[in-house]
Amino acid sequence: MPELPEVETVRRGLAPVMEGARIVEAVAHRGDLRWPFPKDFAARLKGQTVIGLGRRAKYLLADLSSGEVLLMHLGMSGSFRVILDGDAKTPGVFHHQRSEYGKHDHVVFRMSSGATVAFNDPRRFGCMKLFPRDKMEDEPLLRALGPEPLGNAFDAAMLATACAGKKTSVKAALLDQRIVAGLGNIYVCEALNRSHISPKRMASTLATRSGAPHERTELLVPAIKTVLADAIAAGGSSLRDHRQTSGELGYFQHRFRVYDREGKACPTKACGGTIKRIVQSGRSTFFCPVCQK
DNA sequence: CCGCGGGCCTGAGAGC
DNA sequence: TGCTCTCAGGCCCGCG
Repeated sequence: MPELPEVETVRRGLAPVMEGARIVEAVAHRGDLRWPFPKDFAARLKGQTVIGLGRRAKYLLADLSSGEVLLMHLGMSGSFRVILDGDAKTPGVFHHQRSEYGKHDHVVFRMSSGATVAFNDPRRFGCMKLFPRDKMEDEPLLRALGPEPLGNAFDAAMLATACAGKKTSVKAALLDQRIVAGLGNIYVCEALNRSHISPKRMASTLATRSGAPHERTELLVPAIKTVLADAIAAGGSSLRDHRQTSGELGYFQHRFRVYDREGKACPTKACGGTIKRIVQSGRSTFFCPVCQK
């Protein structure tokens, strides 16, 4: 499911019931997600207070009182849901919350706040990992990540520098988490349409010969920031798996301009183009060949 | 060093 | 109804 806006939506849903609360019990219903859990995984979580719940790129990071960090990634199909005391038995409304342990509820936390937090991930491309907070800089999953796209460090000059000399496509460059961390297939397609840049364009053309950002890069960066911020405000995009932790759907999918809209009219004013689907490095790209150059 | 394709999994939907 | 095929929001690894 999840790109940065979906992960941030999840973080905002979990923070009120996890931050400042103690993990009364942690249960792993199977021995692995993307990798096997260490044998003492649940024991290292039990009794810890969650000092804070942050996000880096598409990773959730829970700061624990033990001095460890619990890293969580949603993979393609992961979701969290929060079951408040009493909700589990409420019929109707949140039908997917009716049973406390559904299929693919692989990890469950019981919090001292009274909430139960369940991680569900049918495809198991997600992961959880514990590492010491003072070794954060050495954590291989985080070490090579580029800047946060919503942060000040991500600007046109930085992106131009990172892409200068890159022979790959703009699409592939923006998906590369080492260049900018948090974008995925949907929001790259959407940001490129909004800034009228072809996904097939060489990444190197985001910089001018002198290395300064090209004019199009000055449009691309704010397009990325805006689409991400708007998607967060909408609770993310729900295609198949993503839900807010309350069980509500996100609704940014209704504002897609190109993603999964092959054959439909490009929404750019006075464009008149038709959205096309191509495959780039094995993944669908949606774009308008008329207004994206 | 870099870019690409395959693989990891399950489930939904289309087509027959 | 049910089978088979394709595709899916991510990321790691090995290959050339």
